[in-house]
Amino acid sequence: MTTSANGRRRPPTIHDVAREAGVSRGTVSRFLNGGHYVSPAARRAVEAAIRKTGYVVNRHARSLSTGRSDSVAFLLTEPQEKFFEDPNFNVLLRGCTERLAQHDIPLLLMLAASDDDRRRLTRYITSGHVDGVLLVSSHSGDPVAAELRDAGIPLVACGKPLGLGSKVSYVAAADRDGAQEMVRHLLAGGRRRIGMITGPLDTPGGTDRLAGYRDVLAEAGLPYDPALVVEGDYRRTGGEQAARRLLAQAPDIDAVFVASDLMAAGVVNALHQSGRSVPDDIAVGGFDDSAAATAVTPALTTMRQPYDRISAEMVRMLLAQIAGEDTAGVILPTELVVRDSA
Amino acid sequence: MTTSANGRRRPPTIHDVAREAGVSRGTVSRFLNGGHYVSPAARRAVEAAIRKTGYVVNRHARSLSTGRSDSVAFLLTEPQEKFFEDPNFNVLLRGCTERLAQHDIPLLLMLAASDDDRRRLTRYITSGHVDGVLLVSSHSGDPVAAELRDAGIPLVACGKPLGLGSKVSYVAAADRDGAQEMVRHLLAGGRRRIGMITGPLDTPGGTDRLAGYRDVLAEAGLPYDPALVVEGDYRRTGGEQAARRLLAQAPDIDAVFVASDLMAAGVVNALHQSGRSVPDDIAVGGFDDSAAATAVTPALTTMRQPYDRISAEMVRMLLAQIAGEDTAGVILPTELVVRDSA
DNA sequence: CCTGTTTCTGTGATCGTGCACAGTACCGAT
DNA sequence: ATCGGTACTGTGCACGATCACAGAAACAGG
Repeated sequence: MTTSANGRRRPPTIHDVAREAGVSRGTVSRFLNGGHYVSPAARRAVEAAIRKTGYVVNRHARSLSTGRSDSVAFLLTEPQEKFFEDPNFNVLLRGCTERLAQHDIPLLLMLAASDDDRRRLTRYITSGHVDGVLLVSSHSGDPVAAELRDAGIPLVACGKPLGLGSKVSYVAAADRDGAQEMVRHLLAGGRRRIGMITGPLDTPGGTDRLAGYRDVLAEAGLPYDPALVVEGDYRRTGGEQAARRLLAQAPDIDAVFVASDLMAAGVVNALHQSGRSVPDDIAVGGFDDSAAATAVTPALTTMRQPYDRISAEMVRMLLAQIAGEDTAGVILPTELVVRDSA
Repeated sequence: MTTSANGRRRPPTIHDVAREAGVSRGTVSRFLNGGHYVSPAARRAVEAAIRKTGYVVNRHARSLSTGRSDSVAFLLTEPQEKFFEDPNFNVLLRGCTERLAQHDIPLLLMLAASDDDRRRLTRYITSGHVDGVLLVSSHSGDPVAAELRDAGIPLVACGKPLGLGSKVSYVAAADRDGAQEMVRHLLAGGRRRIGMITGPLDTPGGTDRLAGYRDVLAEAGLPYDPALVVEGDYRRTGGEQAARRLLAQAPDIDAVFVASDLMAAGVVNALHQSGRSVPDDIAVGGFDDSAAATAVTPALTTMRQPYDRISAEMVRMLLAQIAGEDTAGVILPTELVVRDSA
């Protein structure tokens, strides 16, 4: 085996392995793809030849031949600041990357900021350069989702898409149940005048958590007061602003349920600035159990979203779809994490 | 143009375009790759045919033919918690993704947590499935970097690799200059007993910022007191712990220079808990100007690292290397951002 | 008219796989 | 002896592009 000093050597092909092992290309190919119909002797020979030559399958050639790409896109179609400053996004991205890596499938990161991007990436995806798409798009009527679905591209969304007949597989946390549990917790702490800062109301996370809040108020026989509810944007600064608006509208609240930890961190800030103490004057309940929850003082009581399980489930479902199976929506339970803020 | 109800239609190939345009495959191929030696008439015909057929080049076929992959890996080889909780990582990742997208090059996200991962990914990369690598690895003697370099894979690292003869291209911020500027700022504010919490001392960011700190002390005629220096780990909790250790060793400090905003946020917390006020009792200077800087109260005075420029430069250099040019190291200036903490 | 240069075009050959297919060898049942 | 089935193996073609090459056409200079 000669090593030329400069330049790269031509990597070994399946043909080299076959020659080395004294079998045909077909046998090596079968060995690589499941190993059916390969005699034990041939198997050993091929294994040895692969080790000796350092053969690695050429994925481009394979893709050309099979039509598959053995790669998956992670597509983010929404305003990216929102997600990129959200620690949960990282957990999700990382979880998906690692799960896919276990199947030896690389993840292509795609960010669609502009309509131009959306067109370009949709085109890229629908041209078969990717076997499937993991979609993160809080926005409800995302045209990209519909387009990909219509093109028959395997697709799993993170969070329930609001579009009714869309029939897109998704993995989501139990937003409504989680919101209920949090508000019940606030009630159990003796709070009665409970405000809420919601997420954007065109997202399922926005509406469902609000619905859970209303559920429990009704259940407890408390009136629903629109003045106690302010819409936020999932961002920290948005949380601060929303909190100030809420305090102006309803200075007498004794608790706030905030639809995300990042906003909740901003809320705690705003409350401190207004001279209230958390949780003595006002209890704060968050949502997500993101890194922001423990970064703030007092540490947030919050609903944990199982992002590691969500990413695992997304990958599992996507691979199932790629394999030709049908998948539906999955909703995973959230968990109350009690810390200091409520 | 018939649209079959179910299943996917075979996407158009270069052959379809050629037939539609009344030219040969070769002409279409030339048109696609630069357009030299294509007559105006042929050009127009091909353009029309591409529009009509909706042709998109099959990258697998192209890669098989050319040996290029037209894709790039973004490789993170270090303990990932550290980076994933760091907002700068996001900015960098996003910047690289967007820049590459402008060149129509997808980014493959690769996370190497275990040695197994490192082997697997190195193998993947060196087998030619990727044209180049953007490497994030604060650790100095990263074996992956050396291995990729030896294999002749185009490579650009974020942050200066410490290994001396390694000859790896990199893009880094001016850590030492930045540290100097920050410490001068603290001195200008009347502080004299200035502590420092460094990054890990096996990273260039760790040692260079410490060096800058010592530079300015010497310059100002102040003694260097090892009791004022504590090594941190770039993490928030690490910042808190380091701050407590520093206060125990040197309760009389009037300022701290902290090597990252994330740690600085933890430091501010710890100082508050110990009853000191920031910046009245103790001024805090950060580094990075990450999202953490404005999330904490008081907002951090910090050195801005130009991560958008860093990512742009990394991509530019990597593409240059892929095109066969040689590239060296680039150091970009930092900028003092004065807020409330110092 | 010949020769050379430039611009343009089409024709195989080739990249490294997977897959369909034909073919062999062996086994047990008839 | 024949047949059918199963386990295994090798050959040729297809996948969709690039690229080298040969050749055509147009033009200029002698």
